[in-house]
Amino acid sequence: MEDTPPSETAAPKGTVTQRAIERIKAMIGDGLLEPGQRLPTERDLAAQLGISRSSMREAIRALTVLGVLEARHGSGIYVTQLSAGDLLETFGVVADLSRGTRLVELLEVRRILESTAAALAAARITPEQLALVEGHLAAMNATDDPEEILAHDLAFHRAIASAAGNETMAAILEGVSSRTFRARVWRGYQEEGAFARTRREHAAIHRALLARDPEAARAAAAAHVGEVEQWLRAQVNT
Amino acid sequence: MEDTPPSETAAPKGTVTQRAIERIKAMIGDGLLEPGQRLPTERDLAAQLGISRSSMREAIRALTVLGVLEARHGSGIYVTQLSAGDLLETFGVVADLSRGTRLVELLEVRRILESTAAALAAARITPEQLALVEGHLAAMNATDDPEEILAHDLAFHRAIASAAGNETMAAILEGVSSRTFRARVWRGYQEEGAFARTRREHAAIHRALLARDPEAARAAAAAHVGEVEQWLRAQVNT
DNA sequence: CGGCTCAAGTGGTCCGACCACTGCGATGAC
DNA sequence: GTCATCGCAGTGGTCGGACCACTTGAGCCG
Repeated sequence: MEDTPPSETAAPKGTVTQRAIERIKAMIGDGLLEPGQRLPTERDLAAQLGISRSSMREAIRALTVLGVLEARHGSGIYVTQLSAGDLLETFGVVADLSRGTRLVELLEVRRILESTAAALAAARITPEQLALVEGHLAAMNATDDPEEILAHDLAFHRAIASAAGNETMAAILEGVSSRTFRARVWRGYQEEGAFARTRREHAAIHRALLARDPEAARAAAAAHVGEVEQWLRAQVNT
Repeated sequence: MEDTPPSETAAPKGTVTQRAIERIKAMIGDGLLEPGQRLPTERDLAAQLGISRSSMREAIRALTVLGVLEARHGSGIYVTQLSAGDLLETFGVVADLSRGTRLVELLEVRRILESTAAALAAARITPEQLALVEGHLAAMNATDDPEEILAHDLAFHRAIASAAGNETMAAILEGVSSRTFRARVWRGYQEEGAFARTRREHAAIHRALLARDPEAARAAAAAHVGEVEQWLRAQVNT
């Protein structure tokens, strides 16, 4: 059932701030504002849309956290490059605030995407990208500092995702693997002496990439994430 | 020249608004604020953090667009249920502002997730869920109104994603398939008389679900999304 | 010519006032 | 006693103005 819109001259949908957000989003969507371009000042924008500067600032702040705009103190407001990384940065918030079952679901999504990314990377990876992967693999095995291991672990997977040639997928994986997310899950996982297993699994992924074997890479990556996933699933069901 | 800045007691990282956002996020992350719970008033919150109400409002607005908070005029500010749908609603913004190559990448992500979702659904779908899928399939075939077809098409895929049993994955697919996104892509796609093909592909997915054949469902869904993906890829390369 | 100063412009913050809406207790009809 | 109605206190929403912090670039000085 639908209720017919009473009037169409003025669409008083929601708050003025919400309308301002939509207006600016529409300007960018319609190409009136190009990536990297500087917007009018807050005061001018507010005047243009007929709202107060306070409301306009809220709209700008909203678009800032969404990765659409970037405010530089003393300089002006700019449209971001609207890259996948810019717009998907907020994805990390989801991971940060997720608990229990949702963490398992996120890991399942990661397993699906990461295994495919590994398969694509096996077919496309360049020698330079492969060297980067090997560098993080070696660094990961050369230390016992959990913090450092985690950092190189993240970089290891990021390099593979990047080599898959899909920036959007890489950005999503980046969010799902956000630092706080992994730190929370891995804290418990690694306490059970899973370091050796993790290193074996990483080595297996690397071997598959080296052999340029997509299916082997897919299987190795799926198994790697799946291990953590199963462990976490057991934890949640406790 | 002057001596070094004296500030050391407080770590003034970024703007006060940004700090307020982090503080509230931390409160939720630490469990001090439960889903659905009502927050103190804007005025009280501002006083607690020692900032002005304006800055606090910007922080609240930011967390509102992120799907973390919900402000009800005249009533108060509440923490959302923090469901996958709440937090991933912003994902639609990515789809809305994407152009060219990124649209292809988004479709590739959708193909990966949707094919897996179909496979999972084939194994898990309940009779009730299957009936829902069939309902939208029939409705889609019973009309020629593009708007109505699009609506039932979305619902068709949403029902399958829901039956896969991973709310997070379903929410991501919902964002990737946002109304404006599909409307933009499909406008051109369907103009080339792809209605018949689309109906065949939907029927194939439904058959696989009915037969409870995960691999067939995976293949059918991948082929379905892949068709659009290949068409769009050709458009972009023009 | 090069480096420096400084003023204009911009985003960041704060304040106080008022409006629009919600929720609920007081009120009164039945 | 029950229930509908009214009105008020409290809350988020909007506004306007003031001032602060920072960037930028033109103009000055050496």
